[in-house]
Amino acid sequence: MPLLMLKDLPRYEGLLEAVRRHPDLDPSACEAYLNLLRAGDEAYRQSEAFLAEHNMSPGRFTLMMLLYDKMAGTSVPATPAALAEKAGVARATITGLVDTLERDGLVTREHDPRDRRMMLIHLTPKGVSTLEGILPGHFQQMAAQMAALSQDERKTLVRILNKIAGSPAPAARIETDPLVHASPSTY
Amino acid sequence: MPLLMLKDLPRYEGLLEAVRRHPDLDPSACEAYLNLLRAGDEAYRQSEAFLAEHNMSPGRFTLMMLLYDKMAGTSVPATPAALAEKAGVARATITGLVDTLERDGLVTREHDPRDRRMMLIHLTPKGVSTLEGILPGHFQQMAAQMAALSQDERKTLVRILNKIAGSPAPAARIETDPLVHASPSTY
DNA sequence: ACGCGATAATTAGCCTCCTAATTAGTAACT
DNA sequence: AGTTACTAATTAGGAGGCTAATTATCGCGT
Repeated sequence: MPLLMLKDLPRYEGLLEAVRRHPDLDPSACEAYLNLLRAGDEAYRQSEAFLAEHNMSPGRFTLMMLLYDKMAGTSVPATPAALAEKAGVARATITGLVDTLERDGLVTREHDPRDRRMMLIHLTPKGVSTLEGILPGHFQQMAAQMAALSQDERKTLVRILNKIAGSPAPAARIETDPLVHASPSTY
Repeated sequence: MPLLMLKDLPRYEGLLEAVRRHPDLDPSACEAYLNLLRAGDEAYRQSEAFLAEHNMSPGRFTLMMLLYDKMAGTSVPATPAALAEKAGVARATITGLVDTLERDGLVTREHDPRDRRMMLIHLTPKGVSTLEGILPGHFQQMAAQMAALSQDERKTLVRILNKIAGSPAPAARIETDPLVHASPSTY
């Protein structure tokens, strides 16, 4: 989340002042918004720094996690289109990431025999073991970042964030059995 | 904040399951972390989309805001080094942004007469008016994103986020007069 | 005055993202 | 069988990040 990681966020009092020239400015909204962006960016950068120690980038890691069966510890092949959809990026981006992951021997490409337009991306054994070497540290790193928050604060945070970012269908969640539909996410 | 904007975040119940294979995983920390990243990314992308309508990127916008005197509505020249420091990016990044902003006639470069190693970047009148054309919509867009939150929730959110992201010197804040040290931030 | 180390900006080269254009393969309809 | 329409992936070209290497200028000590 580049180039807005201001060292100093404006103080609430300063925002109140600025309203004089900028009547559209909502000080409390602005404060919440800027703090959200900064906290998100900082968390992101910390993970990025950790992954970089293992020659990984967030994109590479996310892509590999999407190919990883968390329960079985095996590879779950997927097409570039499916990966792009799950990761929320353009297909061309997946092509580029797979290029470098393939070069490093972490994934392989294979034509889908049923429809030769499609490719199937697989984690190699080296890819699986690389990932499993990274995961414990990654989890510890996440836990450390949230360590300052109590269980209550974590719950409150999630609740408030979900009011902002459209949890796509909040009503539908209640009806579905959470254990049946294991989410296809990375961590 | 690229390539981790998962469509579906793992459900808390799913995380509890995963702990069996991954004992380092702290489910509540993971949930809070992923929601933070997603909310930050979504807010960022919405702003980015708004700015793009005005032929702006977050980087260009941030840079111009750093050159803009919010009270007087005029240009406040600054060196690339100072801009890099305030924006939290590398100097080379500033060079690139200034290149394109200069090409578009929004800023100018000028040698500092006192030290010819330094450049001073100025907003042009066109830059000022462009910025002022964008600001009202930008503020409205921020307010709209936070509209679902009550005043209380905004305060709580800011408080919790500040426990995570290192507010650099929380103790020092209390002593300083907030109105004297107007923050040098963009909004 | 002259050179030497420090500092400011730029350049070069890489990665990750994007959109738009291209290539390859499928399917469906004459 | 051949055209046509669609879909999947890749390529091409651009922007914004980064680090490391270059270039220009300054300031200081001799």
